[in-house]
Amino acid sequence: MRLESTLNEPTRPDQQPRTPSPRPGGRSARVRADVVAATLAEVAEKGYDGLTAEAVAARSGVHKATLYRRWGGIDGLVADALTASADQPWPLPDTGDLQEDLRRITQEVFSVFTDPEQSPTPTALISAAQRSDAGAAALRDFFTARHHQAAEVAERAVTRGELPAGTDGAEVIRAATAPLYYRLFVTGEALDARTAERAADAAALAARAGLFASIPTDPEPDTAPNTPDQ
Amino acid sequence: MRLESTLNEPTRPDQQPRTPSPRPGGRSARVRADVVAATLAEVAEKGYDGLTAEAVAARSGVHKATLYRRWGGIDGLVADALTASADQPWPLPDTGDLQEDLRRITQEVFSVFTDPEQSPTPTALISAAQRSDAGAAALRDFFTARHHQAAEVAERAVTRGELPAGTDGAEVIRAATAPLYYRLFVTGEALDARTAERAADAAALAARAGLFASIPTDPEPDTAPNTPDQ
DNA sequence: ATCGTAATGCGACTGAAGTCGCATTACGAG
DNA sequence: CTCGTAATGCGACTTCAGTCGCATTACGAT
Repeated sequence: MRLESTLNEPTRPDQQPRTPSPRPGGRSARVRADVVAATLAEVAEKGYDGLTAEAVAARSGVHKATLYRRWGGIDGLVADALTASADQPWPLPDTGDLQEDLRRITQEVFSVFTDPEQSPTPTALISAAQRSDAGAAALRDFFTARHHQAAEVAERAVTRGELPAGTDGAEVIRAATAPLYYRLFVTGEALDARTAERAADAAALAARAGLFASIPTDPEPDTAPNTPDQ
Repeated sequence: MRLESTLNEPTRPDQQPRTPSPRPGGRSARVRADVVAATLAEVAEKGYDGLTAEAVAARSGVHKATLYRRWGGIDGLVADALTASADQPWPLPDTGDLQEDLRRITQEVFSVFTDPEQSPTPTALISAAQRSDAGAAALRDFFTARHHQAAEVAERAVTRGELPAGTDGAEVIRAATAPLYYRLFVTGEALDARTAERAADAAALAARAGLFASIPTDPEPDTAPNTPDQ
């Protein structure tokens, strides 16, 4: 999961014309790229409470007042950085088996947020995003995009006949990854590879049982059929 | 899930002698109670970024400098408020059926965080806790305590023969509640009753399949062998 | 009742976040 | 090339979070 911005290099002019400014190809774009890059670098280094408008201004070479004018504050900087990351394409596994695909996805999440090299930026970014409405909205969009992309894994499983028709693919993804994010961003508990695997397996199991189908195949998936009692 | 402090009423002297101060029964205790109560009230009213040391000082009648001396800042206030909530006993369902117990638990979480009357305090408290090391530690302790308490639901199921021996009860609870917290505190998506129910059902299903047993009953609950490659 | 000590009250001080008005620069159109 | 305009640079100013030294109060022990 890449949260780095597309705009790291000032030489890419109009990748993200979200604010259709009258000067999309010139200095404004350069400024935006520099600022987003500086924001990501700062947030990775100092964490989200160490994130300062002055530091971003100093690092990017853009005046502090400009930051406040264009982004309205730290919140906007974070939101913009997140938005820039949202439409990043994302390599999806396609092993032909839902459980294995989900395992790879949760494994990927695990890797990113466990690797001290990669984790700081996305971790700080997600934490920072929760602090403002703008950030929260950007974060919601970000995850919506991710869920939508990753849902393909489940949709392929439906096509294969592995999952019941009408299965909500995004919901399968949420089920698989939620336990990881829950530990990372709510309880603060440690994360291990086995947890990642179990989460994927549990999601695959529930999906196969039809729990994520719009009209559940079997509303009460326990009781009679499979009661693996001991 | 009650996150309110035990120390709302200044007339309870030594309920929480965490800091074994030389004067546990006197003014210090009163001050702490007032401050914790004021913190909860403030955080509920103004959210976690509206939480100000000065406001807490004003509301509690305690000087600002005292707050910084005893609690070290907003972080400490939040952490203390959380700590005070951690050992609150918590009514557990006991319906004789794991799935139903889990449903009631997730339903309870859903209710608390959906009800505009109850949600502000715990929501803001959890968000605020993630902003500092002290808060994060207190939050971890809080959830550890909650998981441990709620694990009884799974342990009873083991006793009943409903779940395989060696099942990690806390893990079952985490699996059941994670999707809710994931939406509430990570993605910011809306939460509905059906999601709560599905999460409980999925957790029950996975638990019955032995996914949360220390030595999984059936490590690969689907397909025959596991050939990770295609 | 008295005294020593710790905790609190108090107000001034520091530093940084965020704002404002104005000067300057750079883009884009003609 | 020239000009109009929008964006940025600039520095001072306001505001508030957080700190410090000292005076005062209240607790607990003798």
